[in-house]
Amino acid sequence: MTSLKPTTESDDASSVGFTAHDHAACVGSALAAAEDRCAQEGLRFTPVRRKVLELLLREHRAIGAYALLDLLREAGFSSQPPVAYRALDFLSEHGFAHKIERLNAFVACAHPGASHTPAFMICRKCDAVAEARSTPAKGTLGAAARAAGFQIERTVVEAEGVCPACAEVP
Amino acid sequence: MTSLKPTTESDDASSVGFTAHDHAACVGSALAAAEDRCAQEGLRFTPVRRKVLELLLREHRAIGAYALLDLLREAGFSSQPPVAYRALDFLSEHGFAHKIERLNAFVACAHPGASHTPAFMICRKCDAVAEARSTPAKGTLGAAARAAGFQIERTVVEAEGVCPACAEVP
DNA sequence: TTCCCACATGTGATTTTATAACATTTCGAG
DNA sequence: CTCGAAATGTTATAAAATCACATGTGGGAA
Repeated sequence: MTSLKPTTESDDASSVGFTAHDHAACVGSALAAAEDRCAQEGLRFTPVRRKVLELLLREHRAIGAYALLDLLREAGFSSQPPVAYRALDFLSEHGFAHKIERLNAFVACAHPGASHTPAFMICRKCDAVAEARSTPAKGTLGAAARAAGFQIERTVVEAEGVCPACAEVP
Repeated sequence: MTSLKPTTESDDASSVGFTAHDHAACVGSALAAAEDRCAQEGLRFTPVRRKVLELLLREHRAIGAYALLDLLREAGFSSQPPVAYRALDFLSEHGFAHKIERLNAFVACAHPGASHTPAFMICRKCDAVAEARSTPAKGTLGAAARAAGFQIERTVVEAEGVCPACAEVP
C-alpha cells in the first residue's frame, strides 16, 4: 500500500522552503512555465507528462512511482509502470522534476528553468521536501574530487531530518 | 605496512579511494579493527556480520544486497534476503559500512571508527567508489537548513562521474 | 546450575520499485 | 500524404526490500 499522507493545505507555519503558499497558483504557473519552456526547446509536453507534473506539483511532496500510478489511474490515464517511469524520466531529464534517491520517490522541481544542482531537505515525519541549491563543487567534496582527479558530473545531496512544522509537534 | 603493488601515488590518501593499496592487509586490518570496536562496545560481531563485512571489504566497491547473497551462499551461509539486509543494517548502523543510495548498493566504510558524515564519489564506468568526509552542515545546505529551521539528522552526499583511471581510457 | 529473555538467525512469502520487450499510435518534417 | 522517429500501450519479469513467524543462542539473574 502506498502511503499518501493527507495533504492538509492549511499549514501556514512558514519557513524558507517549507513555506505555505498559494498552492493552486503555484501549480498553475509551474505548469505554464513548463509548457512555455517545452515549446521553446521543441520538447513534447504530452498529456501524460503534463498530468504527471501536475500531480507532482499538487502533492508538493515526494511521491513514489506507484502512488503516482494510482493517481494517474484515477485521472483516467493508463497506469502501467512504464507510463509513470517514462514520464518521470522525461521530467527529470529536463529539470522539471527530481528523484529523491533516499526515498525512491519524486518531486516537482522547485526552481524550474534554473540550471542548478539541487539539494533536498526531507522531513522524516511528514515527507515534505524542500529544495535548495547546492554548490558541491565548492565544498569539501569538490576539494576531495579535485585531489582525487575525479570528474563530477552529477551530485545527489539529500538531508534527512525534521521540518520546522513537525519539530513543533512531537 | 608494505605495499605489494608499486604505485606512484601515496597509499595513505585516506580521503581518496581511487589509489592502489595492499588489499589483503586492508581487509585484514579493517576486520580486526571492527572486531576490536565491537568488543569494546559490547556489540556482537557474529559470523554472518563478519563475513558480510569481509565480503564488502574484499569487493572494495559498491555491491548490491543480492550479489552479496550470492557470495554468502558460496561461503556456505544462508542466503535469504533478510540475512544480508540484517547484517547490512547492523554494519551501517555502527558505521562499518554505508549504503550508496544512488546505486542501491553497499560499501565497506573507508574510515572505520571515525565519526563522520560520508560523501562518495562513484565512477559510472567502473563502479569504483571512493569515500571522502563531508561537512554538509557547513556549506550551502547547512545554511539553507538553518534558514529554514530544518534539523538535519543524516545526509546523503554522492557524486557521480568518472574516476581518474577511467578518464585516461576513453 | 538452570531458567529466562533479549537478541540473532532461518525461512517462506510478499511487497515495493524498476525495467525489458515488443506492438501500436501519433506527430511533424519533407 | 507518407515516412520515420518519438511516444504510448501492454504484458511480463527483474531487482530491491520487507514481513511474519519459527527457531536458535548466549549471557545474566535467581
